Amino acid sequence: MAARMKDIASDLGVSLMTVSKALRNHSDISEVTRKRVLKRARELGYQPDFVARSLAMRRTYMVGLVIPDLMHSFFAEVAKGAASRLEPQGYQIVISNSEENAETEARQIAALLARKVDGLIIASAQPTGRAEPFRRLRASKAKFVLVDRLPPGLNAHYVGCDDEVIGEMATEHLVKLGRRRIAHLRGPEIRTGVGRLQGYLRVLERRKIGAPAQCVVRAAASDSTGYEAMRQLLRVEPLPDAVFAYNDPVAAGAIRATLDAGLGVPDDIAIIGSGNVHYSDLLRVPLSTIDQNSHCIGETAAELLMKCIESKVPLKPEQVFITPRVVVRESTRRNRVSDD
Amino acid sequence: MAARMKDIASDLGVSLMTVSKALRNHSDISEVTRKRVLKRARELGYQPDFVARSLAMRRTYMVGLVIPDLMHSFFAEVAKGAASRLEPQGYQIVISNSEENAETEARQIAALLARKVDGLIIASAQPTGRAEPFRRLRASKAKFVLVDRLPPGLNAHYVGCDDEVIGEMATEHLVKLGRRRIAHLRGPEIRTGVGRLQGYLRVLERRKIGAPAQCVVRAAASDSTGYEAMRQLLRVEPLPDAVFAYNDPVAAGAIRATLDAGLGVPDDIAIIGSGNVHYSDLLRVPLSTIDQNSHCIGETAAELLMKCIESKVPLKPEQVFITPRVVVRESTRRNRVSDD
DNA sequence: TTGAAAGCGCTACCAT
DNA sequence: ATGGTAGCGCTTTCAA
Repeated sequence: MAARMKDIASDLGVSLMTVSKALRNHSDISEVTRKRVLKRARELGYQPDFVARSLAMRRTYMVGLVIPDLMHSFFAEVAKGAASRLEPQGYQIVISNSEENAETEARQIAALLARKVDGLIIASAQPTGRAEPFRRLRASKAKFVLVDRLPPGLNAHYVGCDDEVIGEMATEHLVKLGRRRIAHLRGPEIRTGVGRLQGYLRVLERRKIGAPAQCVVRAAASDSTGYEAMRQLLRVEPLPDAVFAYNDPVAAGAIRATLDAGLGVPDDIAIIGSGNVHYSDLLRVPLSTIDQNSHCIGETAAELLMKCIESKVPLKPEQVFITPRVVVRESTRRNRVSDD
Repeated sequence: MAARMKDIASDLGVSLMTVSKALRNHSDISEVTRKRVLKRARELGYQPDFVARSLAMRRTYMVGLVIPDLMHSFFAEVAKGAASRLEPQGYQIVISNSEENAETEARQIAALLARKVDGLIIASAQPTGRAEPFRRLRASKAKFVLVDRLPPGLNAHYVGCDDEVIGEMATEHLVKLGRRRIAHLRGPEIRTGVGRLQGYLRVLERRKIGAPAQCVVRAAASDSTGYEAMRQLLRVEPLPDAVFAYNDPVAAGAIRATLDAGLGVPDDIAIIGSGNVHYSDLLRVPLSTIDQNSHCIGETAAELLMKCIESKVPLKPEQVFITPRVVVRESTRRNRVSDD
């Protein structure tokens, strides 16, 4: 069927080894022989068999990527970023979707290891950020890099965004616009939600800006909860003049609620989200947001993982924080009619 | 390091073969022996080595998925649909991103075949839909299923949506709303663009509704071109009362242009898109659309591919057309003030 | 510069 | 019911 080294060897009357070395440009093969081998290989359409090579070399050049949801553009972009570094180096990416389920995640990781991937990049779906599965993983000598979510107390390779910095950046941006009654539509009780809230509070404190308790309203992570939360916020007196929303869907819901109430964005209320999901500039009012630099997270994780794979000794766990950046669009444009 | 069958065998004083058969529940192993083997395997944390197994069985249980863009939610959903069928059967998915580039695509396919994937699911990025690469692929006995795009004149396994049906469905929906001046923001000169246009024209003809030439305006595939195209359409007399847009981004742009002109959606102009990208209900006016059932496309392609892989003889190429469905949201709601 | 031998961890086939 | 032999296609090691 498909051509093998053995075929090339017998065609040319040389040994298998000569072919193997010639194909890999091993130095101790005469130029003449190498040329002959390469020529015959091309004629036969020879393609090396990675499975056999993997077995012999104990190296598959495959990297597993475990993410909670491919549909979420954040993870899709992490995947793209990782691929952009891995593929040029000859690695293939094997993607597993854990569906935000910790057990599925564990199964997927086991399956990938059984396939002998050289390493793993994992955006863990462990709900409360359980560290124990990853301690065991490290004990098993598997190479892996966590992205986005780092279970507290775990010393492992990690690349992600600092959520407090996200909260600070967004809030700071609103302050710089001249807004002083800044509200927050906060997210769920997980690391990202809490972190962003902390960042928000810290800036208000630093800037000596009051934050009445009713100015922090809980939303989940969807646009419908954003809509409801914003309606609640619109009943607060005095009305906030700016809102930092937990993420972009929440912000989108908030924009709709504001417009429905007959108010202007950003004239009456400026709104900023987080995540820079790719529809952000398709909304009726294009949405300012904090970009988590997910492509860069993927790239960095890939680099880090390759270092781990190539290294003979286990590397000391390294945590890399990628700096997010503000993306200014219409929803926080500085264009109030009367700017006090 | 990791436990092998050999280890279990020597621990138990049985042969390697006994272990191999016991682990695979081969019938001719005594219950007692099997229990002992299984027990020891568990103790040692034995995990079968897929690489070795693949080499011996000539079967990797990996399926390659080649798509033009992971970030596009259509393809991400196809991937999810395929995974939902493949993973329960023990297959792993290896994803390759061709970046809408035909050469990259060819390289990726070659790389996946070198890794001896059992089959491929391909959303081809061949620009003009060149069939030749796939004829060669078929000649090489590789099993593959094309999705979304089928090069004309190619007889291969295929799963996708009929674009003419999409055009018909969208237009028919607008007709049923009572609209009679129906415009079309058409897409590029590729299969999808042309097919949807054909479907649109066919319904107008069947329904004996006139379609002045200026009522078909060319947009590319983005929201900015949709915005521009719609502005052009708004200068047509008499004004259209409904628009079928090539895809959702174009429709989103069209909505913005319409609102900016001081007109109401759907009161003055009803607008429908296609693709059901997941932000469609986050727009200022939630967008009606044609859902291409991408999850189902992925599932069906996976099923078809597994049939090909399992079959000893090459199966006769089969083309499956998935029925799209109308998703009605605000942008085509039947709520005109005066309905004639 | 070339090649023979051994082995990677597993399975298929055929004896016993 | 159990096990020996012979691979799968490649690489590593060492000898010629």
